[in-house]
Amino acid sequence: MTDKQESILETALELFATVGYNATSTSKIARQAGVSEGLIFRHFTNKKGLLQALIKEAEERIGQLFAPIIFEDDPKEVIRKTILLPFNIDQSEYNFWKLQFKLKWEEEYNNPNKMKPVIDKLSWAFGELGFEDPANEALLLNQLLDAIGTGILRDGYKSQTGLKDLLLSKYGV
Amino acid sequence: MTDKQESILETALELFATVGYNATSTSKIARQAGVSEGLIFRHFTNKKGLLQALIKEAEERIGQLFAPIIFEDDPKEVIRKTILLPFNIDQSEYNFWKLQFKLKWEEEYNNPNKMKPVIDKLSWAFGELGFEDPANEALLLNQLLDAIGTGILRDGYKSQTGLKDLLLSKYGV
DNA sequence: TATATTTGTAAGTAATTACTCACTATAAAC
DNA sequence: GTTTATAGTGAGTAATTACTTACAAATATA
Repeated sequence: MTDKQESILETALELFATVGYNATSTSKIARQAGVSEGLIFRHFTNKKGLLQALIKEAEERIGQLFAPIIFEDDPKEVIRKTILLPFNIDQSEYNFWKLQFKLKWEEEYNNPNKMKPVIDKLSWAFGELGFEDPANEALLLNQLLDAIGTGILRDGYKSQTGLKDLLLSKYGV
Repeated sequence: MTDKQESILETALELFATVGYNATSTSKIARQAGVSEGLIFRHFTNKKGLLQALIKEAEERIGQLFAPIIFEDDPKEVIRKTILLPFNIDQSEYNFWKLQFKLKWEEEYNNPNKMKPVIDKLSWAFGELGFEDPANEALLLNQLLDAIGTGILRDGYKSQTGLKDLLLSKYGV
């Protein structure tokens, strides 16, 4: 991966996340990345290919993030780590996550199964802890964290801080 | 409001909600609505004006929906009605809500204060019922319903049904 | 060092974009 | 029934779009 290739990816991520995929032209990406427009197509075939490259990077990053939850075997810790997930998003990763959340609204890229491993693990954890309806408890918590992530990305970290301790105590973890 | 004017609004809502604002051209709207492209600009000045007209309609609709909660004075009923909100979305209104939810990701149109009256009322209700941290409880529930609405619109009603009774029983309403 | 491959550019392209304008059809007001 | 305002059209427009192509610079390989 050359410097210019990385510059293209970085710029595309920023513009896709803030302005949106369709509102971002390849000419703008090239200008802001400091490369010729043709280079985008040399490396990524077309505009969609550029988005696909970003999505692939994202999938790896998300896998990394989920691993400590999937391989945890203390049920309370599973729940604790999952709750903390959105509160640990670093500001440097906001664009990354904004794009992920926005893409969920594009039918072509929305993949409801992306969270399945975490939901399954949560379901197991709630079962271990004697909850009555572990499957739906898992679904509920997953949705909740989706909502908190959304809130942080849209209205800032501070808009959601109060929920962290409230949630941890609600679930006793 | 003439027939053609309504046809334009209806078509624009559908395309903006499903394909997206930037991915929808005025020529496509005109063709699908069965009118000349010029008419869009006669009635709505420009493409943004068309979106603004849809947003204005939406604000009225949302006001109607919130009224029964704002004017309710039994705290338990306030919470109950709020929880039921996303589960009562009619399929005929999916496009309407999809556009609303999508627009929240456009900085220009995201208005975090839109939910304030409901959050304030929830906060009051949780206080009445003796919850320890009513403000954050209100915030939490609001976020949760946002996420459930999102889930219904994106992955279908069935993907979230299980959460309805779980939530009602969790809050004892 | 010579050759092959990859990286990069600049100037194109046809199609599409949001929007305008000169014009006609329809309806309301007097 | 004529005037006036509004609704509607269709053929424009300049700018922008995603993408191509012919060519040069740099780098790897022999």
